[in-house]
Amino acid sequence: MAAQAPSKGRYHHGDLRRAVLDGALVTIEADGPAALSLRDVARRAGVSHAAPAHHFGDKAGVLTAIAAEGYTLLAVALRDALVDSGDDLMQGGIAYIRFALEHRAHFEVMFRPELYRPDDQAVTEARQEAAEILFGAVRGILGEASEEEVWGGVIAVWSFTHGFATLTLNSNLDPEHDDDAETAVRVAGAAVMRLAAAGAFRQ
Amino acid sequence: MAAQAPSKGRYHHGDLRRAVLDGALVTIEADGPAALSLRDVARRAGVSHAAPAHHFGDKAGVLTAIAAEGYTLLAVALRDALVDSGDDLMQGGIAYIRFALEHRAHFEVMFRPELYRPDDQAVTEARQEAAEILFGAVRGILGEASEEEVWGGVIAVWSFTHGFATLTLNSNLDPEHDDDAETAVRVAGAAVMRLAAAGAFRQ
DNA sequence: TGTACATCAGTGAACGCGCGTTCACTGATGTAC
DNA sequence: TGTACATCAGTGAACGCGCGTTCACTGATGTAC
Repeated sequence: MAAQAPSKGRYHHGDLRRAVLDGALVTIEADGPAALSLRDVARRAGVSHAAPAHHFGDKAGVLTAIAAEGYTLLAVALRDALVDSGDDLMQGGIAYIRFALEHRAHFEVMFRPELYRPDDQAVTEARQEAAEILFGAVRGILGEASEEEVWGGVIAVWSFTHGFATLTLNSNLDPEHDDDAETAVRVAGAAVMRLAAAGAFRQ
Repeated sequence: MAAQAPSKGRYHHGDLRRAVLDGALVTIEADGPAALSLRDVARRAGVSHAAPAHHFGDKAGVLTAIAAEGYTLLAVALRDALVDSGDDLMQGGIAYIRFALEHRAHFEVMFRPELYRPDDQAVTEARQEAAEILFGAVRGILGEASEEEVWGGVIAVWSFTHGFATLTLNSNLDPEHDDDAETAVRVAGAAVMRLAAAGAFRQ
C-alpha cells in the first residue's frame, strides 16, 4: 500500500509509521524526549494505544527512527552548505546551527544516544555520512595536514557549533542578543581572530 | 542541629537535605535527570517516600538546589583557574570542561532550565557570578573592546567548551582519541590558529 | 535541674493516574485459482 | 470476474507497576519557666 494521508474512520491508518514519528516530534519539541510515551503518540495519531508497538516495538524504536532521520537530514544540510560554498566552514557552521534550531526535536534525540539504539544500522550509516562530510571539509581547508591536525579542526568547529546550538536551544544565552545562526558565526569568527591576535591560543 | 552523617535507626535523619541531594546526584549521573523521582531519592536516603517533600516540596525543588550548587561550584572553578593563570582563557576552558566531566550530574541539570526554577534567587545569583567571571576574563584579554566584541569572544569560548563537554558526555566523540580536557583544548587551540591562517574565518 | 509544651522531622497507609505490556479479537487487504 | 483464504494492521479490555500527593500520626528536639 502506498503512503497516504491518514483517513478518519478507516480501520487501516494509511501511514501510521509516519504519523507516529510526526506525533513524537511534536511532543519532543514541546516537552522534550522524556515526555514521550507510546500512549501519547498513539493519541496524537488517533489510533489505539497498542498500535505503535506494531511498527516500532517500543519507545526506543521510535527514537531510533527519529535519530536516523535526523542524521540523514543533517548530512543533507551540511553537504548542501559546503558544496555550494566550496568548503567554507563558516557556511557549514551556519548550516549546522540552523539544522539544530529548525529540527530541534531531531537534534535533541540524536545527541542523547542513551535514549535509543545507537548501533542501529540506519543510524550508524547516516551518522557516518554526516561525519565524513565534516572531516572532508576540514581536510579541504587544511591542505596536507596530519590526521591529528584534522581531528583538532573537527573538534574545534563541531564543538563550537554544537555548543552554540545547545546553549541557544536551552535558553542559556542572553536573549537581548539577536542570536540567529549567521550573526553568531560571524561575530564569533571575528572574535576568534581578535583573541588569536591577543595571544589567547598560545600553547 | 549540626550536619552529620545519617544514623541508622534514628528517627531524625541528621541531614536529610544533603542526603537527598547526594542521592539525586547518584541517580542523575547513572540515568539522567529524567529518571529522578522523589520516591527514588527517599529510598537512597533510607527515609520514607514522603520525607523529601518536607525539604524540597517537589522534584523541581530538588533540581533547583542542584542547579544552584552547580553554578556555585562552576564559579569557584573558573575563578580559581583564571586567577591562578592571569586570565588565560585556555586554562579557563580546561576548567570548564573538567567541571562538566567531574560534576556531570550538576552540569546536566544546570543547562536544562526547563527541569527546575531558573528564576530562583540562589540560582540566578550563582549563575550571574559565573557569567561575570567569564566576561571579565574575555575583557581582560581583549583590552578596550566594544561590548559586542566582548560578547563575540564570550560566545566563541563558551560555545566551544560547552560543545566539547556535551559531546564528550554524550559519547559522541570518537573514543579512540584521548579526550581529556587539557589535550582537547590544546589540540583545538592549535587547530584554530591553523584554520585562521588558512582563511577559514574570513568574513 | 526538672517539667511542660510547642515545634519540627519523618512515617505509613491510602488514593488516583498514566504508563508499558499482553492477548484474544476483528476489520481490511492481497493473492491464488 | 468471482470466491476463498492467508496475512496484516489495528482494537480494546485487562493487568501490574511506580509515581506524586494527601493526611492523620508519632517520635525527637528545643525552649520557657
